[in-house]
Amino acid sequence: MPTPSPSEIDLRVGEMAERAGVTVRALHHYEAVGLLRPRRTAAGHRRYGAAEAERLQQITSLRALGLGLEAVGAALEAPDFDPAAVVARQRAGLDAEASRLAALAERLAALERLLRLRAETGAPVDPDTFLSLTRAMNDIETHYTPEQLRRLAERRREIGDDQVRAVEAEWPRLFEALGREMDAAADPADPAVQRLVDRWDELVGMFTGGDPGIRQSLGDAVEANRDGMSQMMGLEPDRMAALFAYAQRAREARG
Amino acid sequence: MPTPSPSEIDLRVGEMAERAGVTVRALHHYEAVGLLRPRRTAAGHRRYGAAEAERLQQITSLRALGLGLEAVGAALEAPDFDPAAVVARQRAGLDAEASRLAALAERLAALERLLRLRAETGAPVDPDTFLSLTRAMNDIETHYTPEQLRRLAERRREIGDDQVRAVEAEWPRLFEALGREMDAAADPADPAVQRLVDRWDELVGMFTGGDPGIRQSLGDAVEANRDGMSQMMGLEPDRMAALFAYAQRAREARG
DNA sequence: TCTTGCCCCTCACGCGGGGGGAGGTCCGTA
DNA sequence: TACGGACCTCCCCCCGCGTGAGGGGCAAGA
Repeated sequence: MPTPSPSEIDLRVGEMAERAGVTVRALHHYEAVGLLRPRRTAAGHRRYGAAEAERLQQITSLRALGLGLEAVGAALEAPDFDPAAVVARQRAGLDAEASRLAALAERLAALERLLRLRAETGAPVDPDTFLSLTRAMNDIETHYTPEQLRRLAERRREIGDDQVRAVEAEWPRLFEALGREMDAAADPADPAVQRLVDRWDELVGMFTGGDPGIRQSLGDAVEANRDGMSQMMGLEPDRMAALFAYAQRAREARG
Repeated sequence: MPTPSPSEIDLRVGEMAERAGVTVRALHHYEAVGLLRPRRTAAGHRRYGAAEAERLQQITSLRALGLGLEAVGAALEAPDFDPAAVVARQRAGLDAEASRLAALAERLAALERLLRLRAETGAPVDPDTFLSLTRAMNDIETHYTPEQLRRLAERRREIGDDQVRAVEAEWPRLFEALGREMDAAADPADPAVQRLVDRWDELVGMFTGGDPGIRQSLGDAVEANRDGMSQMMGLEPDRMAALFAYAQRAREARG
């Protein structure tokens, strides 16, 4: 199916560039790497004919699929490449890139939620706090396997952003309430304490989705990174440790 | 919150690299760009102390948010940057990148559907055909605005991949059936012809989602790119033109 | 004929974040 | 003292051009 060349085509590099929607520099580059070789006038100026215009279209089309210039050259040169394989390769690369971006997006979203929560509760987010939070987030992330992170992300999507934020906003309130009981030396078996700790476990359950591996990793992360965790929770490390111990006693008193 | 430096830390570059999960080369690079300056032994070997280990953690954490090394340096150096602004900038860059990837994914998915359809109907997908299809796809894409492409993609997601494939698989059968009527010189007002053309318009309606702008752009694309369109439809250009004209007569006979 | 203005040419560095290697040095241990 | 492994400093390479610098070609107007 030879394309019907529009009568006589004989373009200068600027014209060719504009028509094809690329820059003059790109055409220079394509020639330099041997992708597209126009004729030359006596003075050395490039002239693009119908064949070159056609080839340039192919180049930009393949580039639009994400192929590199070398792959484009291979496809246009080799008369026996496998289209399905080319597409499959691109799809694989795209998927990898997409999951990289998704991981990045998850981190950013988590950080945005943290910042927003701080902003709503009036706690200022100064640069130092920001750096601590960022570090804590990343430290904690290392305790999950990529698969677990994928499941956590999916779970957050299921739950919905508003709900996630509501749960995260509940933690500080829960800690404060439990802290008051602890400070008042309330019996861990006291119903009020039990209710708070039940809610605690419920919130953890919402986060982990009941996955025992994720719960384990969460425990490891808390254990290995008390400072970072307390940063994220907005508590002093000692306070957090005391609260955790108090909650544990309440759980044991549950019978 | 000065991190409790684990007793005495004094690491060689290899150890530091392994601990932080980066390469030795990266540490060299960070030093070269002034991000992280370890002490040196008399012989010029790098020694990383607690402060440097801490700083490296910050660096990798910020890198994990997608910040460039320069931005990392700025954040660690300036005591007065705005965390919210940093996050917002990253989010903006991420969104741009994501939509770039999404466009690429759409093109690849469309191409995959085309290839699969050809494979299912036994039509071989040789390299030349592949190149033609790719070109046709991209040519046609230029007739839509980015906004229209976004809406088309969304519509395809709503409809579902299976349904989209079913619709696309119906086109060749529809053309064949209508072609038989045309070859038999059936009256365009004939009920059988009318049914086929109604179905035609229905399929177009499923694609455009009833958006008049998209329908217009589709018409332009067909008009301006008959060769590419016929390639995608799997018809000879002349045959396609004849079918379009026949269908148009049937529509006019509709009353 | 000269100037003006616009296009064109080649050459070469820059970017981002390191990878990889050459060629040489240092250190700890047997 | 000899060896192996870790370390050092250059320096080029990747990708797809962007962005000059410094100069030539060419048609129209003065």
